[in-house]
Order: sequence, then structure tokens, then C-alpha cells
Amino acid sequence: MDKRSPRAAAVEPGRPTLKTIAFMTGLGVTTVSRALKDAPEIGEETRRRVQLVARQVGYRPNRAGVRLRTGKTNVISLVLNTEEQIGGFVSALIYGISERLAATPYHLIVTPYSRSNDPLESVRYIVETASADGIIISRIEPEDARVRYMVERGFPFATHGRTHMGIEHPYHDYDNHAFALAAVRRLAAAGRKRLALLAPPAVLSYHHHMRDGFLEGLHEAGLSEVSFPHATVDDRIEVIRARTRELMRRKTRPDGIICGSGAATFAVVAGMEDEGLAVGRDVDIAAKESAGLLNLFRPQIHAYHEDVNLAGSEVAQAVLGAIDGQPVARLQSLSAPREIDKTR
Amino acid sequence: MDKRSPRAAAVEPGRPTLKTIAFMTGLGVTTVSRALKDAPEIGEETRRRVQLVARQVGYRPNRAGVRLRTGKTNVISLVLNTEEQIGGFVSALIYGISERLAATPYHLIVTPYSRSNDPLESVRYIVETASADGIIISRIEPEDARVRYMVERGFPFATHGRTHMGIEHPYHDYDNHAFALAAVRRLAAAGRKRLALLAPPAVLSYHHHMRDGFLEGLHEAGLSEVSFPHATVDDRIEVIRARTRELMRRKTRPDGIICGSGAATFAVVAGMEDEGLAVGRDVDIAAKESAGLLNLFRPQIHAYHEDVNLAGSEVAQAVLGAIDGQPVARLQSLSAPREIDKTR
DNA sequence: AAACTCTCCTGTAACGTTACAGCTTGTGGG
DNA sequence: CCCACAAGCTGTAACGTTACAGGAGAGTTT
Repeated sequence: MDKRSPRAAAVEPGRPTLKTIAFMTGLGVTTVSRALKDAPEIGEETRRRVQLVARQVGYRPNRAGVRLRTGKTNVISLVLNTEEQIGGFVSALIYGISERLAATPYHLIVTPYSRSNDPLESVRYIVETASADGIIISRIEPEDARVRYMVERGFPFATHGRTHMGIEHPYHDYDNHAFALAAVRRLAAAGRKRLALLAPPAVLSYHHHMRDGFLEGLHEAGLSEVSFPHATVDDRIEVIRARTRELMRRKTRPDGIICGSGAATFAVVAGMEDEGLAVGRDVDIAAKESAGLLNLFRPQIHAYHEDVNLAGSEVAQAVLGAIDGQPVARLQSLSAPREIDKTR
Repeated sequence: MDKRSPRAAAVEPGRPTLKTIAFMTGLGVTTVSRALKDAPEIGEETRRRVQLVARQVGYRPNRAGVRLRTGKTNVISLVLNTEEQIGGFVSALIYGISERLAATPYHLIVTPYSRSNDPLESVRYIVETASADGIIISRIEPEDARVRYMVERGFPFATHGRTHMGIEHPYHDYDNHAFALAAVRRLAAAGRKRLALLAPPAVLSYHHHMRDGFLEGLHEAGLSEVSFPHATVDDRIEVIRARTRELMRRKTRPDGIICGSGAATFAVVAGMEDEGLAVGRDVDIAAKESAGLLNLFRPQIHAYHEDVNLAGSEVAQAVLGAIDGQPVARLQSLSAPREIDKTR
């Protein structure tokens, strides 16, 4: 056999294109294209006819063709740090984003960067090569170079977290201030006096939100802080556990600990218990998590839920809005902490 | 200003193309294209000159152009079930895949499907629209319709898990048989006699691997099984916890439980403890996990590590090999369980 | 009846790339 | 001296799509 018959090329081979439909309907390719996007200058009947045929033959626009012609990629890129904390965090975020994108023509592509290379590099690559219509980033810093870069270039994006650089941009964030405040109040209500905070790394914005809420709560309740040195929620479990041991051996050890992530809480509790101290008896712990395992681990922990799945939807929504050119103010949202009900 | 000067179009605007380089070097577009891919019929000096200029101007091939012309997408699609178990599983898998793809031109796109729609649907969409060069799927069934479909169409793919349908295909899998066998031996060594297995759903291949290893171990050690009814590792935590309670209230309750996932183990232990039973005293538990939290949770648990990050690399490697047309036999790998050392 | 308008449709070109079929030029063999 | 051939380069066309500039035909206005 020869490769293909020289003439029937329009209709025979694998996948239907505009040309296929044009041939079948006897119309021009342009007309078919316009008809499929409900352009007003196409006759009602023609439009229906084209759309019927398109549906029948299972026409799907060729993404490469569209992209080449229009520059629109129909891609959202999620730029992630490979060192991102353990646990279902990333999974839940991705699922949340995917759910939101499912009914749209957008595909989600995951672009990781490791600690070794510049976080800006991935973003710059995507923007320069125009390989996505919008970007989602996380691990936001107060002065975030990526945000500045994308704003300068007018590239649509949304952040999972806020900045503090006098630039308004689309974001979704968990209200870590409210979480820390509620956590302090909870521990104060339990009669605790000397609180420690295991916070995120100081370079990240939500470190400050959490600390501000923490300090506000301390002040409000007249409590004092015991610092938690050389440890953040991003450290390896063994590190946090060891630092917690050291902390608990100090003369003025805390009687309450607030913990900024689920996995870290496991490590903190383990470190405490290494020193013979018990959650709820010697020390109260308040923590936020997304997995719902903390109260199986130790029922005494005061757990707050962070809905990362929802965060994914929200941040996807925000970036879609940014692509549409919606006003920024409408693309910013904050999600309130919810204390997990232990009475069941 | 008019849109753009009618002639300088080749060099001025945003992004360099082959035309830009052709203009700069004074060569033809075709020559530049060939030179950049080290084609033999291009002179040594010309080739170096072109590559130098390309590097200088930061040339990146336009993916849409390549894709339209060649049909090659440079995309790997990871098709995931939204209901996939909680925890870092998916994150780790994605990171593993990404690491492997980082040095290649491939992008990773994540295509989820929910329980509601046919798992085959996503795969069929990708194959029919040729929107990826290769596919990775998980949650493999012994007779997997997706595998059959892709094999029939000669579409490159790799599975995270094995099938049993007489078809050889690229895969990576964790050796759940070996895990279950080792776990039984461990519990037998601890003097346990009546073992229960909390396995994956029976539709999935690794259910059978795990059960086979379990049964082999029971037989070898002369132990008996206590069945764990109406529960799988994929059930919600509350469900597993409740079923465990019921199980432990039975007259012939197990004195050892083997648990096929980390999160489920939390639920099982919680259910046990609801009934006043203690891990290591009344019941021994062996479980596999990827997060490394189980021994913080209860140090008595016999934990086995599953390296999902590695699984991601391996399965990515396999799909790349499949795309290259490498022989299937070289694209199959199995990863052995490793017992986590508790003595530290 | 000419000019205009409106509706509905069409052809051309271009996005960036590569396969293919040439085209020069120079060299060596007959 | 002519031909063959190789090396090294180039132009054309095509992948599927859409923007743009029309154009035919029918109806309306003057």
C-alpha cells in the first residue's frame, strides 16, 4: 500500500480536523471554525449543522494548531518546590486545582524546582517561552521576586499565600493569623502560660502571619513566649524531634506548643514524649493539619483543619480570573481555620 | 505606531525563532533547524556558529510548532484517580516522575479522573487527541481495560502496578507479596497466631499480590487468618476505625494485623485502642508506609518503607523507554520492601 | 435603476517547525 | 573535457488553526 490516497486525505485518516468537517458539510474551513465558536455572522442553520457533524465525528480542536496560531496554550502551570513538606499537601492542592479546571479547556502541568536552583528560574522559563497561560506558585515570600517578575510582565498568575510588597495580585491563603490566635486562646483557656510556636521558615510570608497571630494572642491573654530555636515546620522530622527534646529540657520549658503543620506535630509530640512528658498533661498542643490524623495520633491535640483541596480550587479560580482580566480585588480570598470537633 | 514594522519582523519581537537565527547567521531556516539537531549534512563550522548564536539569543524551540509539524508533544500524562489514598503518595510519585523528566524535554501533565467517570475515558481522550507521547497510570487491575486499550493502539505507557492478562508491558511495582510475607514472618516471630490483613480493594492487582504473600506466610508459619470484613485501605478513616472495633469485639479476634497503607494503620490502631487493646501488647501490627510517621505514632508498629519517590522515577524511566521503543523486558522493575530500623 | 446595506460565506496568509526535493559548488574519475 | 558525485546549503509545502480582507447575493433605499 502507498502511504495514503492522494486525495481523500481530508476525510480518511485518524483524527477529524476542521478540514474534515468542511469537506463533509461542503463549507469552507473558515466557516466551520467560526460556526464552532458560535460567531454571530454564521447562519443559524449552518451553525447547527456544523456543530452536529462536529459532534458526530468527535471533533476536538488540535491544541498545537490553536496554540501556534493564537499563542493560547490552554495550560496552567503549577510551580512547586520539590522540598515541599511531606504529606498530602501537594496531592490535595493538585486535586483541588484539577477539579476546578476539569470543566475548562485547561490542562494542568506540574513544574517542580529543587532547592538547588533559583525558584525564579522555572517561572521565567514559563513566561519567556509562553508555555502556559497562567501560573500558580506557592511558598510565597513577603518580597517575592516571582510575583514582581510576573506583575512586571503582566503575566497572569495566582499565589497560594500573600505578599507584602505593595502589589495587589490574585491569591488564596489560609488565615494563619486567625489560626494562631485561636490556638493561643485555646491554650490559654486550658490554663497554659508559657507558649512556644513552631512556625514556618522566616522567609515565607505565612511565618509572619502565624507569628503575628501568636503574639497578638499572647498579648491579649497576658501570656509569655518560650522561643523554639532552630526549628521550622519544614525541617526533617528527626530535626524537629531533637530540637523539641532540647526545648523540653530547658528550665523554662513551654507548657503549650502551637504547631504549624501536621507532620511537624508528630515530631514535636515524639520529642516531648522522649523526655517523659505527655500531651494534655504536661503540655497542651494546638496544631493545624489537612490529613485528619492528629487526633488519631493523640486525641488531646487541639487540631485545626486546613482544607488544602479547597485552597487548590480557589487558587485555580483566581488564576482563571486573572487570565480573563478580572479585577484583582475579586481574585483574592482567605480561608478561615476550623477547629476540629473532638467530641464524637 | 503601527503594529510592527513590516520587515524587521524576523529579529525584533519577543522571542527568537529559527527565522531570527537564520537572519542573524545569514543562513536558511532549514539549515538552522538541521544545524541545531546536529544533522550530519551541515558543515562543522556552520553548525558551531548556529549553535553559538542560538545559545546567545536564548533560542528555545516553539513547542507548538514542533508538535504541529511532528506530532510529538513532549508531554507525559499522569492519569490519577481523585480518590487516591490520602497522604504523600501522589506528591511523592509526582516528584519522582518530575525528577526523572527534569533533564528531558518532557513536561508532566496531571490528568485526574474521579470515581464518577470511567477510568478509561481519560486515557482514551489522551490517546485519541494525541495530547501526550506517553501515559502513566496507577491503580492497576489484573484485567486492566486501559492497558488493553493502549497496547492495542500501540500507545507508549507505563503502569504503576502489574496486570495479569498475558500482556507484557512496562511497569514499576512495589513488591507487595514480599512485604506481606515479611510482615507475616515478623508477626510469627513475635509469637502471634491469628492474623488479619487489611488489604487494598479486591479489584486492584496489588490486592492479590499482598494476599498471596500473606497466605504464603500463614502457610509457611502454620498460622491462621482472621478475615477483616468490609474494609480496605482505601476506605475512609472512620470506616476502617469502626470496622476494626467490630473486628476486635469478635470472639476470635486477631492478635496480629497487617496493614497495607500508612493512613489506614492510624485508623486500625485507633479502632483497636477504642476497644482497650494496645499495640505490641494485645496485638502486633505490621504495616507499610511512605511517610515515616508510623513509628512516631506507635513505636511498636513493625513498619516497612515504600519509596514512592523512587517509584515515580522508575515508572517515568519506563515510559520514556517505551516511547523510545526499547524492549519491554527492560522496562519492568520491582521494588523490594525495606523494614524500618526501630533501634535508634 | 443605481447605490447601498446586510447577511452569510470564502480564500489567503501566517504562527514555527521539519520532511523532502532540489540547487550550487568543487572534486575526482573516465 | 565531460560526467558523476558528494558536501553543504536552500526553498517549498505542510501540520491545524484563526485573523483579515473580501465577495456573492438578496433586499432596501433613493
